[in-house]
Amino acid sequence: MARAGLSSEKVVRAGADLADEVGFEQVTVSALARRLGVRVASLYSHVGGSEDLRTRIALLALDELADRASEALAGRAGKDALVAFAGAYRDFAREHPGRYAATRLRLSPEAAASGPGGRHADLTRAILRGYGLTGADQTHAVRLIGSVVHGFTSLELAGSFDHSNPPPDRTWPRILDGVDDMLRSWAG
Amino acid sequence: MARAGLSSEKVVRAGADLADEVGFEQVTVSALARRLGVRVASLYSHVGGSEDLRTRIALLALDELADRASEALAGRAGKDALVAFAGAYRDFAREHPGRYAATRLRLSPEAAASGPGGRHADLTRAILRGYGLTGADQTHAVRLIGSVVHGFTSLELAGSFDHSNPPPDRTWPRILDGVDDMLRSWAG
DNA sequence: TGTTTTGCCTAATACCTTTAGGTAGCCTAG
DNA sequence: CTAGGCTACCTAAAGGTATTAGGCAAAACA
Repeated sequence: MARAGLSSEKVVRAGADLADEVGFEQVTVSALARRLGVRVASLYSHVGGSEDLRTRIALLALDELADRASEALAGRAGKDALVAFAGAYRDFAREHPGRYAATRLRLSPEAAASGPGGRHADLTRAILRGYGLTGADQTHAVRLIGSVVHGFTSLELAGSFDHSNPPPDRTWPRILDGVDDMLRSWAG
Repeated sequence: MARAGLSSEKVVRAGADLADEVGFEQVTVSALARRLGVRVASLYSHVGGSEDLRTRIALLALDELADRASEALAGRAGKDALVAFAGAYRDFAREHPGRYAATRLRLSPEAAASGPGGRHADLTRAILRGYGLTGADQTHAVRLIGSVVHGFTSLELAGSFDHSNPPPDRTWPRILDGVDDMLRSWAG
């Protein structure tokens, strides 16, 4: 009986890859076992079940996305930072649609607190340093950026922009220009 | 053997109600049959199966949402229209979270073409009449509005704004003010 | 009233999830 | 270098969901 040498991390990573290939919804313990060449029951040593598997994929994806955003932000400020941050999100979603979908999973409070929860908020907040926003204005601005970036990315991924011209690549910078203007005159 | 007197429409509507109560993901042929007091197999006379059921719920939700948006837009123009339109989306999502989630389902090209596909785009476009935008500018603007409204709504529904102050109701008008400004100086 | 339609049923098959309990590779201690 | 334990993987079994096939009786209609 040759061992496959699995571990929790390998299983979750394989699950994330599977999600990117067939969609997060389609990630199932059975499909993952098939892909890994083991029996279904074997995976239950590594993950707690279907729900746990999805949660762990979501946490992995959230972490990877935060890494990218963090890297994009390094050494930038103001509009530069905004464009790089938004681009990191969009690129991640296009390269890893399954992982991106996973980040939208509604996590249980404990799971959310367990790590990436605050990290994303902190990163978004970091963009705003160049705009001089504080207090409630800062919170509003964080929500604006999150809404625009997630909204656009999510609609693009869903194919909502597929059957109209010009291509979304043309719209994206226009929207970011607008958000930059908004942030510069945001203080309320 | 008393008949329940079901029909395609009743089944789909019950499915949409179920989605609002337990979440769109949890809508299953079995659960719906239980709720309707019939055997699972009986539903297969009314809908083509799990996939077809979800698609029909999505189309119903899309239609209801378009009705609301259309009503909100009637007799308004410019910022008034924008605020009413965005409010209709957000209110619909909060009153009918399951239906709103259903509208995010990736429809097959035929299903999308079958009706509500263009209706939403047309409605969003109608907002812009007050802003005097045409051609590519109009398309960009439609995408901006869609991104912001869907992004904010979706994050709010996912609970992303739950653990920070001020409440989202305070952020919403700020964002719409900003979008209004953006649209007024949009021509590019 | 007799016929057709059809709404709902039982039965059967197949797949996914999860738990219980067994077997054999691998690691480490003596 | 071998005896023990750990654990990665297995088989077996039970329960839920999806789907199809075929039957019966209530409803609709002539």
